Amino acid sequence: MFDFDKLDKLIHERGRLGIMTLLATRPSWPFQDLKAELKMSDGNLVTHLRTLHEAGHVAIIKEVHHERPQTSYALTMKGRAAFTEYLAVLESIVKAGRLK
Amino acid sequence: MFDFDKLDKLIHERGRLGIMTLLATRPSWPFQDLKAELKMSDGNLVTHLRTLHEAGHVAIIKEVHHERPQTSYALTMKGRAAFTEYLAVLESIVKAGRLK
DNA sequence: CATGCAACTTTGTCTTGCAAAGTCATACTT
DNA sequence: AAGTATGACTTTGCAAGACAAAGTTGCATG
Repeated sequence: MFDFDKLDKLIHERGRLGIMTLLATRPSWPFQDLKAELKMSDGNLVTHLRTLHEAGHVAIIKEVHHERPQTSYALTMKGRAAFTEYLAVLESIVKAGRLK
Repeated sequence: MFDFDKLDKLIHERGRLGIMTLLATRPSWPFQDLKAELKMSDGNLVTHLRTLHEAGHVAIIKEVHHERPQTSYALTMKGRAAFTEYLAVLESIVKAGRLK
């Protein structure tokens, strides 16, 4: 009836789902902005980002702004595709929950 | 921007999200049907159901059918309310993912 | 009485989230 | 030059939780 297997565990975890959702709304996000938005410890955030990066879902962009290092993150094509597929499952869940 | 805190962890876990979604689609579900649909071990399934029951989200209905015990499960009012709220967050995530 | 099935409990393992503290590099300050 | 601050990251340790497998109980039928 539902393909719960398709609910990619990598994305489904709350913290990473937050990251992926934010990344989907803008071309890229600086580390500090993600941290502020998600209210995670930096260690935790870095770890989740590394996990997503290692899965090929997130690109890491290292720059220097105002004489300070600034690391930003962005969805890769693969990441966007995976997230889109994940959203499709969410959507079917929402629909199922709405009926009746 | 998003209220990821509102993503009730109790419901968000994949197995329990599966249970809640199925329960939302019918008045009640026999244990065996849930097990078949979700492909969980019975121990695992019972545990998740107990967790949801203890949270007041799921009612347990014990009957006897064809001379055999049959336990069914149903959403409580509280469970339905919690699930509805959870779905609202999902919906906002889906929307956010769709734009751009 | 043995077998079978539903439902449940127990046990043990293994993963994983998460925070706190530590590291490192660079850049300001005095 | 020494000290302090900041961004980004790593390490460590713990606690929670998922999950499976096996054991338990109750009932019903051959």
